[in-house]
Amino acid sequence: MDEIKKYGDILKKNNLKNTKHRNSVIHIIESSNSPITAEEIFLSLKEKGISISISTVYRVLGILVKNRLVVKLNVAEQNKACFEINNKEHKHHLFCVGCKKMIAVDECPIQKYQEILEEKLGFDIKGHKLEIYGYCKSCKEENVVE
Amino acid sequence: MDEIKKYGDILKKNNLKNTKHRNSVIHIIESSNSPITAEEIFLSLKEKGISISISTVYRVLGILVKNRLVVKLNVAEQNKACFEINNKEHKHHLFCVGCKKMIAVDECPIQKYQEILEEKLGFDIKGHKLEIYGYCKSCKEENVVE
DNA sequence: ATTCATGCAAACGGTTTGCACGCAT
DNA sequence: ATGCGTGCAAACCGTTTGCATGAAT
Repeated sequence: MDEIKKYGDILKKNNLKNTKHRNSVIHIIESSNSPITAEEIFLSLKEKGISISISTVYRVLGILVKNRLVVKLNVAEQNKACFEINNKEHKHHLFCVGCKKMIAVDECPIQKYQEILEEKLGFDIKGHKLEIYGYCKSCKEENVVE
Repeated sequence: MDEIKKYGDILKKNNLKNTKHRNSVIHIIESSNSPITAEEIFLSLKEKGISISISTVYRVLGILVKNRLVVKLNVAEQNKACFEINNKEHKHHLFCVGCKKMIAVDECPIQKYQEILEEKLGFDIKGHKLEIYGYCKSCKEENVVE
């Protein structure tokens, strides 16, 4: 209820119609603790008894990304896109090569770096994406094999 | 000639057959000053009068990536992979949102950051990808709008 | 001679699109 | 009442694969 209202306002602010599906998709993305794929959203919704077409998922995602409510990520070695809420707080991700999970981290180490590049190359930097990969604690422990 | 010899050695060292196509693909990637797609490689070769199948390009790329001679990149907002020579020196990329070109830069600002994360989260970090986007000098100048 | 690389065409999987219908405004 | 959102199925496009042929060792 409150949720729906909340998203409704966000959508309205962007001149978008406040539909059930848009609210559902935003809700799924927001309540996921890591970036998720379109298909995962689709399945999550199905699990909750919400029937939606995969193409609608993509269309909603497109709109959310265009309106900067959601961020699209392309992870290396993965040929599908992931989506996460754009909660402004600048985030980066650790990607576990073992279990394929992502972990968000808050600190950003490269503000100064960017300034240097801007000056040096005349580049007007709008943002960046940092993706760190390796083995998470549990996968590390399983993989005692060197 | 020398080129072919050079790649031949590299290939041999990896127990790979020294074929004309493999040499050509490596050469194209190496002589490109920014990461390129499989199709771009395919077209570059065609332009040079070298007839190769697109599936061979992909197969060669797969082998080169597996043997760490080449690195595969997945850029956000792009649903195709880019490839570049893995010249060991750690590189990052500026991606121009205007002209879609990539610029490689050498410095890496996040070594220390990684160590902190490893300690804090028990993550075993194997590598990272930093992607910075914005407008390059010339696009910036065209885009005086706003 | 054997093993592996290649071309072709067909399959694949994630994503997009055209069209007819349905819902939010 | 109108315009925009949605479902469906088909198209799309980057990438992969099976199979028969050709080249490198």
